[in-house]
Amino acid sequence: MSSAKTDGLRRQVLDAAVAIAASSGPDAISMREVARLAGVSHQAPYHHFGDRAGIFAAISEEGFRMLAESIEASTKLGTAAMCEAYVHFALAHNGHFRVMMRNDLCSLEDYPSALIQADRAFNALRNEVTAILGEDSHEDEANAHTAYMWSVAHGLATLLLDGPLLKKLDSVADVNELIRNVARKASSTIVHS
Amino acid sequence: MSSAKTDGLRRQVLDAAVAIAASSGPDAISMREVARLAGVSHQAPYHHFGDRAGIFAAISEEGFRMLAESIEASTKLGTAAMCEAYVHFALAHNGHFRVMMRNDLCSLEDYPSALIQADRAFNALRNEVTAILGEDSHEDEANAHTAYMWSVAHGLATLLLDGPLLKKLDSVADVNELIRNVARKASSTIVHS
DNA sequence: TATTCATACTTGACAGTGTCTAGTAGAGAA
DNA sequence: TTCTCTACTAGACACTGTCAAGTATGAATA
Repeated sequence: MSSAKTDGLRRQVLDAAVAIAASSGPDAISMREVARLAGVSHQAPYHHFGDRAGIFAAISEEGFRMLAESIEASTKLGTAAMCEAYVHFALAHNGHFRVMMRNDLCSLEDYPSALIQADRAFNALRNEVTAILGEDSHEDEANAHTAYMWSVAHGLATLLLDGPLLKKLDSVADVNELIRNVARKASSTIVHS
Repeated sequence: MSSAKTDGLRRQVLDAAVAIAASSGPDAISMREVARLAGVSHQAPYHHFGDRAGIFAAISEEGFRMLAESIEASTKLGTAAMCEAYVHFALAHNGHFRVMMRNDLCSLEDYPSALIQADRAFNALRNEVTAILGEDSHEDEANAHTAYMWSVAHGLATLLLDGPLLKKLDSVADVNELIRNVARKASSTIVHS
């Protein structure tokens, strides 16, 4: 039924780790606990991941791949849709997202395959921003707009996930409405020169 | 010379913990390490903080107090200045900031004195937004704008601190210029109705 | 002055952790 | 049969947070 059995221990450990990250945060992920959940010895996961950071790297790569696919798929719908896609990904895959954004757990530079996926997501957004600004726009301008869009999406996502924002704004009935609203505001700051 | 000696062990432990958080992240903070740095037994910090979460709570309260003061001081200068103040606080006090924004380390609800300071910062921003929108604006609208401003500031701050953003945008010569640019964009989305 | 008592610690122990080292069962190739 | 590689297991080590219990010191009280 689940992919855990067919893909072997590696998949089992990854699924267990993501589930723990989603419910209790990445710090609650323990080599011995995931081994226990998979019904193997406490050293078995080391064979597949090297060390604890290796698990975080594997989760990051998988997460950034999904995020990149999600953002790329929304490219044709404009920057607002991309912003929305970012936030919705964070909420839907918070187990992955929480790990991806903690580079004290594993720095992407040490795991090139994960870095490639992160670049895919970033480039999709920047390409779209550049296209809207026009070909003759300065690179600095494109970077500034990209940084802005990324900041809005990332800020809203992290604040919704475990920030004080959601509790404060309890009068905002519909979270999806808030996300759409914010994404629209953000994309309206980019205009063709 | 330093305030550590005069304020006693509590202050010494707090300073050591913040320094560790700034250099190696909050997870590197260990009860036994801070005790070692203060030259006391491994149980001494427990007398002042109860447990590990107590240290995080104390750092959070101190951090939110500083953040609130910084935002309140910039109130008169408008929303762009408040956004800038938020980001500059995060960069200048990243030891505090990293702890404050991790509510898996200690949830603010369990530490009312820290929550009060967080509320101060949030309310300062919302009051300013409300003032600009005008008295007859809907509460939902004010909340949406506040969420937007907060998202931009928080997103940029976290991305600059340990996100992949800074490395991507290496062609952005001046980080302060980027911050000013983003803050101005964000505040321009709020207009009196 | 003697006793009580809270503060601010110290010492010792326990279970849990990541990870190093060494060993083993099994499958496939020579 | 022997060799080698994969995928583990078993044991140990230093480290962690935290519980329990003991101790020194100063102030308040009788």
